Amino acid sequence: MKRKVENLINNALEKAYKNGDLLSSNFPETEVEEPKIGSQGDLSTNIAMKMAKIQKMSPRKIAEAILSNVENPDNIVAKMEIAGPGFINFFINTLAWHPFLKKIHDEDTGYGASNIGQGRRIQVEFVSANPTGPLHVGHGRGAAVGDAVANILAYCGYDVQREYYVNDSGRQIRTLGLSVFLRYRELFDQNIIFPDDCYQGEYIKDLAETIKAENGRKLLEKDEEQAVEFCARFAASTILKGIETDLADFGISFDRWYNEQSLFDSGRVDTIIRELKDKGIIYEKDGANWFRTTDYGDEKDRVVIRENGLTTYFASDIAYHKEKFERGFTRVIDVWGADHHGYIPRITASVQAAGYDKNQFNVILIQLVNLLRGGKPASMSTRSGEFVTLKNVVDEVGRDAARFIFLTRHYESPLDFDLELARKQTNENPVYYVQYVHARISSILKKGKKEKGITHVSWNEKALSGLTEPEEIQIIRQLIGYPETVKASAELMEPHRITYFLMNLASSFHSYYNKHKVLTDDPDLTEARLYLVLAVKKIIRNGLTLLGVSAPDKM
RNA sequence: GCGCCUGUAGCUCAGCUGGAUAGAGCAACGGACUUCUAAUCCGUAGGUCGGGGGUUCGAAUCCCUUCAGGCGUGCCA
Repeated sequence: MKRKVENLINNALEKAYKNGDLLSSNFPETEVEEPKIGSQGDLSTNIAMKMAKIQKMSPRKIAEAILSNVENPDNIVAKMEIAGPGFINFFINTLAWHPFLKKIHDEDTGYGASNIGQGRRIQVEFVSANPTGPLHVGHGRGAAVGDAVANILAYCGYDVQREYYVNDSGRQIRTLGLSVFLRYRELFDQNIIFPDDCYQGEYIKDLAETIKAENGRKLLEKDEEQAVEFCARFAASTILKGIETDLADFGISFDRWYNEQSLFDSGRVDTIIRELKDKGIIYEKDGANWFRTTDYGDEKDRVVIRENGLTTYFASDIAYHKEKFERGFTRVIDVWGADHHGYIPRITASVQAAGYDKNQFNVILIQLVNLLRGGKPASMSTRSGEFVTLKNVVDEVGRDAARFIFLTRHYESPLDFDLELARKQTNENPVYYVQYVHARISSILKKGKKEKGITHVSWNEKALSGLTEPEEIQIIRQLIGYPETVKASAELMEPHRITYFLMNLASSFHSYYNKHKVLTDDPDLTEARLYLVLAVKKIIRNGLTLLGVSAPDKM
C-alpha cells in the first residue's frame, strides 16, 4: 500500500513539474509512513517539507501543487488533505485493503520472505562456548539470538551457515584436564589441594567418577602429564556432547562444529603468522610477537605468541577468521557475550589485515542475563560452579518460553529473566499471549468445519467487501507491515522487532476476537472473516517460526 | 584514566533507523464468561524521554558536554 501511494505521489510530482506547478525537478526520495493518530489519515508523506528549500516555496504551497496533480486511477484513495506544517495525509478506501489478504494467502509460508541477500553467503557463528562446562543462561540468550538471526537472514535470501567454534586447545583445556584428574585422585582418597583456578563445578566430579568407573585406577599409574591429557580429552568431548544435546533440546543445530585444534594441525596458524611477519604486521618485542592492531584503530598492539613460545587465543582467531572468508563467505557475523567487547577491534584488525573490509565482519554483542526467581537473583556464579545451566532453565520453563523471552529485548540491553514468571501461564508471560492467537484461530477453524462444514476458505471479493470494521482494517494494515518488519530485522540483525510485531498483532487480534464473532449467521461475512483470521494465523506462524518458537493448534 | 553498552510511566521495556498529541506489558483501581478457549478483553490513572547546550521547518532519535549504572581494559579464554 505504501508503494502504491508512493507511486501516486511520484507521478504527481512529475506532472506538477511539467505543468509548471513546481519549479525544480530535483525531487528527494518519497517517504510514506503511517501516522500514529487516526485523524491524520492512513498514510502520510512529508515530501512537501523536504522539498521546501529546493523548490523555494512554502511546504503548504508545494503540497497543494502535488495534490492538484494526483491521479487516483484504482480509486485507492478516498480522501487527501494537507495538514500541519505541510504533511499530506491520505485516507485509503476500505475496499483497497482487501486484496492484500490474497497475497498473504497465496504466498503462505513465504509471506514476508525477500531476496535482499541475493544468495550471498553469510556465516553466523554463535554460542561457541568453551567445552569446559555446561551452557548457562547467558549462552542460551546468545543461542536464541544467533539462531533467530540466522533464520531471518536465510528467509531474506542469504545463504546462511551456522557454525560453532570449539576452543578445544589451549590452556583452559589443560586446566579442565587437571581439574578432573585431581577430582579423580580424590576418589582414591588421595589428599589433594584443589586450586582456585581449577573448575569448581559438581560436573567435574561426575566426570571423574565416570573415568574411575571405566578405567579403575589405571590413571594413577600413568605419568601425570599423560593422565591429565587423557582427562582433558575425555572431559572436553563429554562436555561437548552435553552441549550439543542441550542445544538440540533448545531447538538449535549447527551446520558445522569447527575445532580450534584443526587450525594448528593443518599449520594454518603458523602460516598466517609467518605471512604477517613478512608483511611487518607482526613484530617482536620483549621476547613476544605482537600484532600491530593499533594500525587499525585498536588502543594497543596485541600479543600473538607469548614469551614462553605459546600462542594466544588471538593467534588462532586470526587464522580462523581468515579461513572463514576463504571459505567464500561475503559476510561473517560473530555472536559474543558483551564481556568480550574488547576483542572486537583486534579481530576486526585481523580481518582487515587479511585483505577484507571491516564491514564484512560484524559482532553481535549480547548483554548480560540476570536470572531471577520471583524477583530475587538466582545464583549464577561460575566460581562456585553453582550456576544455573541452560538445561535447568529449559527443563523448568520450556523451550518456547525460554526462546521467546530471550528475544523480547534488544540484545544490547541487559535482560532480566525471571524463572517464576516464565513458568506462569498468564498474560504476564508474552509467549502464551502470542501462541494463544494461533490456538484460538485453529479452534475457530475447527468449529467452522464442524458446525458449518467450511473446509476451505478462498478469495471472494464480494464477501470480503463486508470486512469494514475498523478492527478488521487495523489488522490488515498490521499484516501488510510484516514483510517490512522482517526486512528491517534482517538488515539490522534485530530479531526482537519480530517479537514485538507479533505481540502487537496478537493484541489487535485478541481485541477483535472479543468484540466480533468470526462465525456468524451471514455466510459471506463468515467466509470473509475466516479469510482474515486465517491470514493472521499464517503470519503468527511465520513469525514464530523465525524466532524458533512453536505455533500450537491447541493450548 | 580510557573504551563499549544502557538511562523513556512506580517496575520491565518498545519507539518503524529525524516527523504531528512519546507507546505496550506488569503492578493499582473499576468492569466483561448461558458466547469461536477468560492463557482473553474493555475502561481509569500514570511522563520535564537522566541534566544542559547545539544542528533544522521539526529531536526520545543526530552532534557536543555533563551525571549515573553495567561491562571491559592480561604475554587468560
